[in-house]
Amino acid sequence: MAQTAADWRERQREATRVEIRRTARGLLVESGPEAMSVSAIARRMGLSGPAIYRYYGSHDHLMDAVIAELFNELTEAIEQARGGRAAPGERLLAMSRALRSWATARTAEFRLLFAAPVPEANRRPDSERRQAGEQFDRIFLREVEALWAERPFPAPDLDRLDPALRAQVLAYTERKRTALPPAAVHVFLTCWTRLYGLLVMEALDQLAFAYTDLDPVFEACLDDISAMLGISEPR
Amino acid sequence: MAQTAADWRERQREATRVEIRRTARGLLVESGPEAMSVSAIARRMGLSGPAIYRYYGSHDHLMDAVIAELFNELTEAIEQARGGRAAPGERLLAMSRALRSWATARTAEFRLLFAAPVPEANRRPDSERRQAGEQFDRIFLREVEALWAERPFPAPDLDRLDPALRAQVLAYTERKRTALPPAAVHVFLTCWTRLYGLLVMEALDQLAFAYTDLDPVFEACLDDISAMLGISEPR
DNA sequence: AATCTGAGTTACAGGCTCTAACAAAAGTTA
DNA sequence: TAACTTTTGTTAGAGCCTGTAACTCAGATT
Repeated sequence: MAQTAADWRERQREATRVEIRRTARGLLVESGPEAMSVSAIARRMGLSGPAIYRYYGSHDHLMDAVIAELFNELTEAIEQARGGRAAPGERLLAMSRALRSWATARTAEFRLLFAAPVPEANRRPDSERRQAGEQFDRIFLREVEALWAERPFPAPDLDRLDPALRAQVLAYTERKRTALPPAAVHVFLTCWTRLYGLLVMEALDQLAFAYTDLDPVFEACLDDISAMLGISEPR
Repeated sequence: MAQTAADWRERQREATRVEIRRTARGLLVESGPEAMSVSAIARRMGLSGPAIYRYYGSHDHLMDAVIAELFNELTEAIEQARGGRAAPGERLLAMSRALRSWATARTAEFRLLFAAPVPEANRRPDSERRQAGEQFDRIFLREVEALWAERPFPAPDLDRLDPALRAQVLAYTERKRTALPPAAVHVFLTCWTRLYGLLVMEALDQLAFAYTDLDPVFEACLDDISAMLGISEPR
C-alpha cells in the first residue's frame, strides 16, 4: 500500500521527537538531570523554546517519553545478554550482570529510571512509561519461570508467611498471570528486591560511606540470590 | 558571666536560622522538595527573597543545613527508641523499627536524606551534613558492637571473601576504629545495606509494582537480619 | 552626637515553564 | 497556478526561580 502524505508528515514528526529525546539525553549525560530543560534542548537543536511544545505538551510529558525509551533500551540490552545459553540459571546471572553494567555505564540514565520517586503519572496503567517498566520486570519473571520449570528451587511454605504478606504475594501472582506457584513468586520478589535495592543504592552513591568499588559487593549479592534460586554457579 | 550584646545578636541570628529551616521543612512536607525555594521560604516568613542570603549563602547551603538537622533529629529518634532494654538484639530491632517508622511517617524528609543522590558537598569531610550522616551510621555500628561483645554471631571467614571486598571491609573497619573484627563488620555491612536498601526503595515507591503494604516485607527483612546476627526474636 | 555594622529593602540579570498571538512554510484543492 | 487550510515555527510576555548590587535604616559602639 502506497504511503499517503499524512503518513509522511507523521514520520517527519516522529523523527523530530526522536531528535528531541536524543538531545535531552545528551544533556542528561553531560550535565545532569536538571540540564534537560525545554529551553536547553531547543537551544541545542537550533529551535526556540516554545517549538518543543508542539511535540511534547509539557516538560513532564517529555520526561516520561525519555524514561519510557530508556526502559525499552534497557530491556533490550538485557534480552540481548540473556542470549540463548542452555541453563536458565546462567541466563539469569547474565541478565543481572547486564543490568548492573547498564546501571554503572549509564548512571545518569539509571538514576532517572530507578532512583527517582515514581511520580503519579506512572500510576496510570496506560502510561507508556508504566508499560515499559512492567515489560522490564517481566523479562526477569519469565526467566525465573523457566528456571522453576527446569529445576524447582526450594520455596518456603506459604503458610509460614505473614498473612498480610501472603495476600500481597497472591495478588501479585494473580496480576502477573504467571505459571509460578505463589511460594516461588515470593522467592522471586525477595531476590528481585535485593538486587534492585543494591543497584539503586549504588546509583545514588549511598553506599560510598562503606564501599568504593561495588563489583565484589554485587557479586556477593548474586551469590546469595543464586543460593536462594538453587543456581549452582560455575566458579 | 554576663552576656555581651554580640552574644545577643548572635542568638537572634541563630533564631532566625532556625525559623528559616523550620519554614523550609514545612514547605517540604506540604508541597514537596521543589517547594523549598528561597523565595517561597522568604515569602512565607514575610521577608523579601534576598534577606535569606544573609543567613545562608546559597540554596544549596540551606539545603545542607536542613539535611544535617534532619539527620540529627533522626539519630535522636533512634537513640530514644533504643532505650535501656537489656538485650542488644532487642535494642537493635527496636532501633530498626524506629528508623522505618521515621521513614514512613516522614517520607518527604527521609527522601531528602537517603533517596537523593549524595552530592559532592557531602564528600567534604568537614561538612556539617556529612558529620551528621556519619554519626547516624555509628549508632547502629555501636549497637552491633555491643551485640557482638555479649554474644558473637557467626561470621564467615574473611579468607572466603573476594579479595577486593575484603580490602574494603578492612579499610572500613580501620576507618571507623571499631572493636569489631573485620569478619563481623562484613556481616554488619551486609545487614545494614539490606535494611537500608529496602527502606530507600520503599521511600521511592519503587516497590509499588509488587507490594502495597510494606510492613510485613520489612518484618521479613528483619527476620533475615536477626538470623544473620543470631538474634532470637521473641515471637 | 557621630559613626559603624548588620539586616532588611528594591532593582535587576538571567534562568526556567508555558501561553498567546502571529508569521511562514507546506500540503490540498479549486 | 492560485487560493485555502493545516502545521510548524516565531516572538512577546507572565510568572516562577537563584543570586548580586546598591541602597536605607535601626541599633550598637565610640
